[in-house]
Amino acid sequence: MFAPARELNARQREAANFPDAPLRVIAGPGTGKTTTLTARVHVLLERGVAPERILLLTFTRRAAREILGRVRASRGTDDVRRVAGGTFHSQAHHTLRRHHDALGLPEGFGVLDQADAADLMDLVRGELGIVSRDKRLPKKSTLTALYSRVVNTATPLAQVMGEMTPWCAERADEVATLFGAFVARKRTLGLLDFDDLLLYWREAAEDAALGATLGAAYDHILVDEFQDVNRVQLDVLVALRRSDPRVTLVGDDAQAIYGFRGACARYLLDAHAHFAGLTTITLELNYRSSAAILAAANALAADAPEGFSSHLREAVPVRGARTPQLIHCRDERDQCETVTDRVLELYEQGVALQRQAVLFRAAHHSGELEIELARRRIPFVKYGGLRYLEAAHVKDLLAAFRLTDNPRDEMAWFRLLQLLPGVGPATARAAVGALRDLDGRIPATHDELAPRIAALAATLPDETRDVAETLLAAFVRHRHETLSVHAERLRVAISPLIQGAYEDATARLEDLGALVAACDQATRLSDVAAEQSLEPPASTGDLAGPPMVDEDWLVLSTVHSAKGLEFDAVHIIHAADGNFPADMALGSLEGLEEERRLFYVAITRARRDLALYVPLRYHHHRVRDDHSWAQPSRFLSDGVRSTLADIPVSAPNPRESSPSGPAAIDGAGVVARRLSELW
DNA sequence: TAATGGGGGTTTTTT
DNA sequence: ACCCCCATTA
Repeated sequence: MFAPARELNARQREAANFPDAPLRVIAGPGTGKTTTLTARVHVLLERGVAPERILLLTFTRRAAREILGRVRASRGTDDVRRVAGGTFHSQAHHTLRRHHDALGLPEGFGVLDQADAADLMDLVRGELGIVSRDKRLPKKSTLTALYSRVVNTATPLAQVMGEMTPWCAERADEVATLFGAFVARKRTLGLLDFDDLLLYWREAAEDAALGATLGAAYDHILVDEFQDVNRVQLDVLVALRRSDPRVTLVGDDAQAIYGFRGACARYLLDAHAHFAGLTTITLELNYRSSAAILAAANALAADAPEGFSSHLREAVPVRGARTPQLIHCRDERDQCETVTDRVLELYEQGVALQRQAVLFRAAHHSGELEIELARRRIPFVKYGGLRYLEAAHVKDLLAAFRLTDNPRDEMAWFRLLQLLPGVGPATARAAVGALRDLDGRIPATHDELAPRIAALAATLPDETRDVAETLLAAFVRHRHETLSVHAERLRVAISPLIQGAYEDATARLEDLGALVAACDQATRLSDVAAEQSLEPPASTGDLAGPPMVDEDWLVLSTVHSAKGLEFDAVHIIHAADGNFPADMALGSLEGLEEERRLFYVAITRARRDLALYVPLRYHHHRVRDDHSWAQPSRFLSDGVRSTLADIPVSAPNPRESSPSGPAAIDGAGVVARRLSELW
């Protein structure tokens, strides 16, 4: 019998043992969602379902690993490893690799991550000569976001532009042309972006013959975080279950926070429309948070106009809990110092740093705090935000991996060629032009490619030719060579380029070693590249591996990245209107409600201690001494505030005023005077 | 043609 | 503060 850490309650047990029929579990935060899902997988295996005939779709690979790890811990056998699972995108990737022929995809197709897709969008825009006039076009990342939204929500472009980019909505025709060219180019180059993975998977799943095969591969499909699926993902799931009712959907409409990606909680709430005969089980007993924290969460939920499905009740009293605190700070600087002080205070009371998290709405909100933590030598890891920003070198090697399987990948060529000294966009373009044969296509096989590569090398500056030729030669896989050896050869070939192109080359070269090691189990280098894009290092500094395994570190995270996690103590910073809720989201009612759910997710991460920090004012960095007053977050309504203890601004502490940096500009005396003028 | 600097407009969250 | 575009310089 399955033995979780804690016995299942009646509802959880009912869900875990539910028969082979469509099941929906609405599970509020901390109600044992993962435990229940784990137990259900275990029960299915006990019933004799073969592990490889169970598909477990989770939002992150981490969640899949956690569930399978827990099943394995109780079963003690390794066959659990054969349970299929991962994110929708990674599952799509596997399916497309296996069935690329039927879908008309090249065998070694490449996968573009978001930044790659934006670069390709920019390239195509340049070629089309769509330039900025007085009504400027959105920047490349916004253009790809527009494209993604149109694709994932099946909404007309003009409407999406009206909502997202109203200043240039009248240029929708040009943007439509651009998107058409973008799609065509991806096809020519043998490249798929993240959206394409889902779109092709849907094509496959909805195909009469292929779809039947794909669906028949699984006895049971279980989906976690169902409130965050979008239309395309829903279609895939419906298609895979068109003749088989065995599906389990787990989710919580109160935690729907991916609307910007086309997700819609209605797909969870209206699931009976897509899965006939659906039974619903609701979990409300919360095993995570103290009653005081649940009171704050429920007060926030009560403010939601449409309400949340879940009302949380404390299942077991949490010992040593404190009333959640609303901490007013003078400014960002004060907020940094206060958070750090309180983190250390809790640490001294026995709450390890790893059991504490600082959460924020936007990745850049932690910038000042990161400096303060570094100054006080407090170790931390940060989750969320643009992780590849400082990992350009990783993408360089991945580009080389992609090229070995797909020489038509012009994006990869451009990227690598521009690493050569003296080679910029124009030279790179000419070099790629030299690769094309008479039909204007880049040959797809290495035999045909060899003479073209020689032509390419001839276009490059003399002093780079040696390095370039070594690199180009490394693309060809030697006979009897293992994948790892080939990957290592590519790493060696690319190393001088990395050294020439980046300041801190030594650390970067070490990262690449770890990447080569990841090729051990793979069957293709393009697979490794795709999987790295789909599951990038979760935190800054993750690439080099955990540098200090037995040490303790504080967790800094965006709320989005903290989803599914829990901490003894949670510090939510920048709980000021405009930051949380983000002013970008205030344009629409749905936007505001999503921010409210995000706030709810943040609060419900906490077990014992919760603190919300509100800076009273923000300095403008443009003009010295200029600042504006901040309003506390509108989510701190009277109802919510009645569940919180108000902590007023503390007296300025001269000990803490640092000798240099922004704080010195604004001495404690000035703050005190301005503050007293307030009242 | 690559690299650099100034001016102006946008600024979020992730697979 | 960042990114994008354009103009200038080497």
